[in-house]
Amino acid sequence: MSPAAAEPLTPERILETTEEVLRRYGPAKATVVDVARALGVSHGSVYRHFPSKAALREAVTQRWLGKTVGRLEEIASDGAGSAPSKLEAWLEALFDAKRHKAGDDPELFATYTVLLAENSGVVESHLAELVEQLGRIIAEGVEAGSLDVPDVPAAARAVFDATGRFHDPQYAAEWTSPTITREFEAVTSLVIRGLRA
Amino acid sequence: MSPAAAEPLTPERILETTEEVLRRYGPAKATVVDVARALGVSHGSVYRHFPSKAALREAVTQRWLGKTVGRLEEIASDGAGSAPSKLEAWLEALFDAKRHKAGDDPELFATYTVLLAENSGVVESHLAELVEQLGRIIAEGVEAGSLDVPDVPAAARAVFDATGRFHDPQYAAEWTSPTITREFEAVTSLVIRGLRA
DNA sequence: CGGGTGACAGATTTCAATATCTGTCACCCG
DNA sequence: CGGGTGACAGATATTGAAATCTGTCACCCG
Repeated sequence: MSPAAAEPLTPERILETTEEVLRRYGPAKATVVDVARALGVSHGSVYRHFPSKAALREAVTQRWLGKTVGRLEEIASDGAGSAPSKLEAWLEALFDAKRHKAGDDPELFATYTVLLAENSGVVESHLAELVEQLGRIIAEGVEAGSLDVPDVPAAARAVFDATGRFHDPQYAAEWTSPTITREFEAVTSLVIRGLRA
Repeated sequence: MSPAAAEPLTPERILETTEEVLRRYGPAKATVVDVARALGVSHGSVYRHFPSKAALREAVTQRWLGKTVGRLEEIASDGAGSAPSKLEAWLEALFDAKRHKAGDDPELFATYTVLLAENSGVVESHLAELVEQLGRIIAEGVEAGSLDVPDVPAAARAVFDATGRFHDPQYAAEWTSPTITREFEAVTSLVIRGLRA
């Protein structure tokens, strides 16, 4: 009895529509009823596929975080290049990805920043995955003799922490500063220098 | 016509009482009327000494930030000790000061975190002062040959940025983690190693 | 019988009225 | 006449009643 009731109702379609609704109404006003309305079903149906609004939002968050990881994974597992240059490329790719997400559609970025704050568990495992990638690059550098660190996982974590200003969404407002690139390079080169053999 | 109308009304007394009121009611509910009531005067009198509520809160903020600087300045201008060890001591003193402020009275700390967000101008010049202190230590190290950096102010800024997780109040919640000290040491030693000759 | 429905209870949000606060100013007092 | 007062006009915050939302469930349909 509504515009789009043709396709079968899958978790996938619900997630897509939820993103759409979040984009349109923002995190504060997007409701499960809105999502159901956009799908042309009753809100009870949405609860067949997701146990709660929180779970639905968590799934959307996970999806969004997943998009960045692919590109970074490529760099981390790329056979060519020295560890220091891979490290630099990886950190720059992370910063670029975040900066573009924030700059291209600030409202949507603000929406996801709210979702991130709501879903600290999802964020935590996402961060762990990124630190693990960093660890693999550093381990490779230690193997090859270009880097020298006593404790690879700790160093990976330290590199990630030290560059927080350039990937933590809480700092997004500063990413439009004209000097931010210079600052990024200063921190990055300082940190990489600190890892060198 | 009120409890404490003996002393003359000075900016100093107003500031003290404002701190008191902020401590009691929090940043959202502390009003100029509350401050005046606590002082036993009309709120019009408070406006004789401060042009606006914002200016009053700004002055309180500045006062609070000033308290940390003294101890750090001591370390920065201490004649004895090598630059790297002074750097480490300075960073640790900064972290300790923040961590204690946050841990000893979390509510008051939250109050000041709100004030900090309101008064970005005050914060900016406070941060500039801290970075300047770092710069003096680093310059000393370069002079003495223990450190080697191409651009001292940029390096000072980079050190400050890289250690943000351990002084930016936005991360205060993480300062109670049992692993935070280890993480602090990892970042600090990484950064100092990056500055070494 | 897997998947959808819509009525329902309790929790949460919205909205408009009411109250309080900010900032000004003419006036007052020692 | 420097410093304090309190009444006042917006601006902002509080409050409580009404509307909406979340999550459940008995029922229904192919």
